[in-house]
Amino acid sequence: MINKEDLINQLREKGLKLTPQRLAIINALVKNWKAHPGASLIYKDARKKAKSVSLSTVYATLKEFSEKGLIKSLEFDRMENRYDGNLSEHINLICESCGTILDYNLPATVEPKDIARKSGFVVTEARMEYYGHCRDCLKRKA
Amino acid sequence: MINKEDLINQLREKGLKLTPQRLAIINALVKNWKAHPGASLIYKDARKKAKSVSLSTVYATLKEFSEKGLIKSLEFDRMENRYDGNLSEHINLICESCGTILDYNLPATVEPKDIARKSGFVVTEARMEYYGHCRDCLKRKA
DNA sequence: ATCTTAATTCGGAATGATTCCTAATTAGGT
DNA sequence: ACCTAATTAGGAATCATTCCGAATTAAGAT
Repeated sequence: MINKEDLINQLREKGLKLTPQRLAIINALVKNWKAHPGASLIYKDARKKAKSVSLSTVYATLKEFSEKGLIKSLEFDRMENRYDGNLSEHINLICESCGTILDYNLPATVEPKDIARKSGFVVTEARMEYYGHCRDCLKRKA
Repeated sequence: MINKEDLINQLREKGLKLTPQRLAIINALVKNWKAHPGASLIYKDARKKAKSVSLSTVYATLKEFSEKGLIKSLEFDRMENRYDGNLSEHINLICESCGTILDYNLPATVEPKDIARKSGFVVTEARMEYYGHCRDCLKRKA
């Protein structure tokens, strides 16, 4: 779903430099992608291997990577933002008790009941958002 | 979609008190619900009528209302949180240029192309989230 | 109408994830 | 090896939101 070689190749394609810090961050991302890690987990894990990684760099790198499309960022207000290595369309099942985030691949139709049956996750609230540009803004720019 | 009487009735049903501050906030919510207002807009608008509304109260009230299900909160990390008076299932179309949030009622299938055709909103990124409780947490509580 | 009390309010301080700033360092092409 | 734009560190700044403790008040009970 996400792997070291791909990330490094994409990084090079986008004209980004491969630094020891970024390598440590990439390793942490690949190792933890199932957990949808946040900046603090990446920081902690990257530090184990490379002591010279600062929190600023972790933030800058994760931002850079998600802006360039290597990973996807899941943003929250009270919870730490999380990063997702699964770039295909899917639903993130976010546990309000423990913060665990599970992937749920989209079937033809999206039914909370199906989700509960298949994954044991009980949906209490749905959040679907499509980001983009509204008609007025598109018009204003044209 | 949201109206003064309903909000006041629900508030009473939930055992909450109707204060002048809350009335001002309710009026601001009803007046601005199409804009999916944030705390600052509600604060500004509520102040016009009732000078004695503090920002703390606005935050506390919006939090209380969304926890009790009178409104729905849309949470963001860098953007101010926004509040939605449309409690039926729908997609929020969030403009990354100007922050406008439009409602898009769910048809049978959800196609970005259909959205563009009908609303002029061009989707660049999708975000769908179902909140709830994962199997492990449910097990732990039982 | 007054009393009672739990809920509500206020304003300011605290929080905490994230961004910003600036100087120093460095990756990678020439 | 050299150059230069990119990257990094780390500490300060940001900013929406929450927390705090004291004062006020809505609304049911007497």
